[in-house]
Amino acid sequence: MPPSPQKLYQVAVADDHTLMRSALARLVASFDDYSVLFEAGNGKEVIEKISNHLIPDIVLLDINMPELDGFETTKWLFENYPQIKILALSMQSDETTIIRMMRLGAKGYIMKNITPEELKAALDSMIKKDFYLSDTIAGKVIRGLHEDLDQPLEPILLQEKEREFLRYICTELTYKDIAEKMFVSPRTVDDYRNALFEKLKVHTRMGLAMYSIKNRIVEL
Amino acid sequence: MPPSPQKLYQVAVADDHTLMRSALARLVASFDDYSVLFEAGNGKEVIEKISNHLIPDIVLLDINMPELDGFETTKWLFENYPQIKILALSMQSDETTIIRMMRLGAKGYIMKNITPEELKAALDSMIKKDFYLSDTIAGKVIRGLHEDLDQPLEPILLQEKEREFLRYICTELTYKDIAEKMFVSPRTVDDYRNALFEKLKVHTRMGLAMYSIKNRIVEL
DNA sequence: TAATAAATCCCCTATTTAAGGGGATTTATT
DNA sequence: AATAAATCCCCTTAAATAGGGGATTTATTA
Repeated sequence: MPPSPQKLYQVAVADDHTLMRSALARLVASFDDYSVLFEAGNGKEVIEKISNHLIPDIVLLDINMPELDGFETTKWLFENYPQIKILALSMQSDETTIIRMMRLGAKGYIMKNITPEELKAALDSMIKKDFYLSDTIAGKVIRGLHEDLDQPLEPILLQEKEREFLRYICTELTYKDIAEKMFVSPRTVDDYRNALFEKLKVHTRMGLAMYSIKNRIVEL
Repeated sequence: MPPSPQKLYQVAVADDHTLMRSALARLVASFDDYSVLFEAGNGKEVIEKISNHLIPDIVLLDINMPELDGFETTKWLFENYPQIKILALSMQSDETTIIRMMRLGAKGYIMKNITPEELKAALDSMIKKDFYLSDTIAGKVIRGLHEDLDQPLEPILLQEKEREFLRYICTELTYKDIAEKMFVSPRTVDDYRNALFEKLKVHTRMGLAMYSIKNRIVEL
């Protein structure tokens, strides 16, 4: 289905929950001036579609997705199609996440607890002013800019083995149990853990678990 | 705004994320035969509205909500308005959660990764057959019925102090740190923990953390 | 009101798990 | 041949888990 000619701007909607994604797409399509060019369930799909010459004006991008999350997708998009405006969509509102997305190239950041009217306003602002920041988000950006300058911009890439380990972390298994499950010695599991402590800037198992959940490495 | 007279069935939509809720409500309203009677951001609001004589045919109820979650809301609804059909909506699909909701009085259970068409089918089934179960959910119900007979039906009620403790659990603080934060002795914190181990049927800090996150006692 | 139950708080000891140090060996990679 | 990376083992200390005990307050009810 080709986009309606009377609609001025084309939006891509990316979210891994089908119902949320569909409902969101319909909402956007109900706005004057906006049509939905395509939907995607993860970052990989976004990149595929865009590489296939489906070029939206705005990508409404959920941060927490499997396969390829919002961070890595934003990075790719900004490097390859800097003219596409990225509006990040998230349930989280911690400074680090916001700053990281903005530094990677997102031009706007909205929470999932906004109203449809605010979403419309955000889209309009993205088109007219090329960015959108609500007051609450703007405040966090200002505060976050201080601490975040030393943080690495690169998304943290995890090996499949590390992901597997993190999935076991989020259980009641002991490290010894995990070693058995992964067919390695307990000491190797210690190494996995220590490597991740360093990589993720945490120093307890709880820290690993919280990171895994926030970044959807484990599914709840 | 009074419900359109041509719409046959009235639906209440309860979800704590405003955008999801609004989008979902519009989706439901776009279906023939269905109108949205009201929206609610938590269980308390649902109960208030219904107590105020806004009686829907179906309540589309997210399980993970603050204030009053899906379990307690379902319990109240079924005890006070058994004629209202409850369609549970969740991101989780573990057997325990499904069974618990069904036993409390929910007549249907859908995942957030279904399509709008499936949602429509679920609503139709709720009206016509008085229940809805997808094949995958039905399978889990069958399997879950075995183990779950001994589980208590009552929702686990937590004290505010226990909730506070669980919020600290989901951090990198040690128990000693938590004791300081809560102005009690480390030994008392041990008691909190042990009481919760028993209450929640877990036996590690990770277990407590996972419970807290799944049941949204801590916000991510 | 006194008796009882329930919840809350605190102390002690022992075992297991987690965390973090050093270092050796194998396996790829360059 | 040199380097890096992954795996494995030894060690110590700290934290978490799992018992035992008892004192005090709060609510219930006989």
